Parts: sequence; C-alpha cells; structure tokens
Amino acid sequence: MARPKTTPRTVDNPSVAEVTLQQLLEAVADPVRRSVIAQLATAGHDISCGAFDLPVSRSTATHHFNVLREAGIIHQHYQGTTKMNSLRPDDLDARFPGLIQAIIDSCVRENDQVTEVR
Amino acid sequence: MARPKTTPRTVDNPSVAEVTLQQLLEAVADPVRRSVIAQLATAGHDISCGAFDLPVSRSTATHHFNVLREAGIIHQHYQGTTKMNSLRPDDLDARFPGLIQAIIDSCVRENDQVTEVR
DNA sequence: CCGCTCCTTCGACGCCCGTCGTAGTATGAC
DNA sequence: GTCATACTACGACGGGCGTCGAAGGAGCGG
Repeated sequence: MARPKTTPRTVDNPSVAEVTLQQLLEAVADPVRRSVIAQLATAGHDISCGAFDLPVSRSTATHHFNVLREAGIIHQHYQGTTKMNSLRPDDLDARFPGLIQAIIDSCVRENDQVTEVR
Repeated sequence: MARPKTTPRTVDNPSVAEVTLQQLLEAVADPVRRSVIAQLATAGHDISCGAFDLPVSRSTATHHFNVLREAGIIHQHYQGTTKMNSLRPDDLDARFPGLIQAIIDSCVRENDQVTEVR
C-alpha cells in the first residue's frame, strides 16, 4: 500500500552482534570469497562489485558479496548505480579476537602465491 | 599385491607443508569438528575417539577426525585399539600466523556458550 | 523518453559433503 | 581359540551450496 514501485538502493550491513562464528567461517571457506578479501586488503581502498577479478559470473559474484556482507566481513554502500565494497573495520574483533585479522592476512598471502606463480 | 592381510594400526599425520588454507578453513567450517577442537582445548589432555561428546554416529565421527588430521589441526596415534587425539602443537602457525590459535579460542568460546545455555 | 550500465532476483541444475548402517579388521582379555 | 571392544571402510542417500543464464529494477546521461 502506497509502497513506491521503486525501492531506493540501500544496503543493510548487519550489526556485529548478529554474526555467528559459523557464518564467518563458512564465508571464508570459499576460495572466490577469499579472493575478494585478498583484493580488498591489497588495494587498500574501496572496490566496486564489477571491478573485482573473479572467475565467476556476475550473478554468482553478487551471491558471494551477500555472504561476505552478512558475515560482517565487508561493508557495502551504493554510489549511484555502483555498489562499493570495503573491508569492514574490525569491530568483529570484539567477538572473535584476532580471528578476522589472521584470516585476512592468510588470504592476502594465498593470493600473492597465486599471482606470483603466473 | 603381497600386501599383508593385517596392517598394523598406524596413523600418518601430514606435515605442515602439505596443508592448504582451503583445507584448514573447510575443516573448521563444520560445527561438529569445531566441537572436537573445543573439547580438546578445554580438556588439556589427549582424548580417545570414543570419549568425545558428539551428536553423530561413530562412522561419521571417524570421518571428521580424518578431516581434522589431514588439515593439520589434530594429531592422532594409536594406543592399543584406542586412538588418541590431541591438538597439534602449533607448527601450523608458521604457515598461517595467528590463525590456528584464534580459531581454537573462538571454538572454545562457542562451546562454552552452548553449555552455559543448558 | 530512451538507452546504457550495474547490479539483483529468480529458477534450475549438478555436485559435493555430511550422514548413516553394515560389515570388517586390529588389539586385548579370558 | 573365543569373545569383546574400538575404530575403520564402504556404499548409499539426501540436502545444501555454488554455478549459470535470463529477465528485471535503479540510476545516469542524452
């Protein structure tokens, strides 16, 4: 009712308290998602969804971004039609001390190895 | 094959170099396996396969122990017909700095929460 | 209004993993 | 030797997740 036909583009990033260890570890268990983490950590600035180098289709990529966001690993926000991604400030560290950082570090190393073999 | 009918009961625990990040994270993404980790960390001593409190059948438990061992997280050795399990000394720390310990800590906390709700 | 770009949603599909029960092997006690 | 115990190996099954393509909404620029 009186709902606008068009919904504005917003993203709701979950609060830290809503994230479970299960979610976090599942999110990180997928190589594509780890690649996203590595690219974000290496770049040091926000990256749009389309600008990632990923071996999957756009729709699959969207899925992975959702998983990462719901796990509290990345933060997303719209900027026009473009969706920007950044590693979330490590407030997750309060719930899982040291875990996020250790994971990010491992992801970066893993990614470096891959690119260095090429 | 001239393979002896009876193979003595030995376990080969993989070397650290053979473990991949993928293996480690997959291993840790399962709640049953995290429970094993938590119980080992809390106990502080070796635990036999049969002495764990797990919500799955014995054969399934065996499967999980294999995954944990191949991921370099636990060490197994026979003692008669009993197979003992221990958390592996953190030589994995060289490959994935801080990761194992952060995971173990999170597993313990997670387990504590569960038991404290009861 | 039109078209273009980005990203999302939906349904479908295939495969892998966790699960089980059964049957089997190794060890130790009697 | 016989029996009991502890764990393993194997085959089967079901559900979930990653994957895709097609179709569609949101914003931007003419």
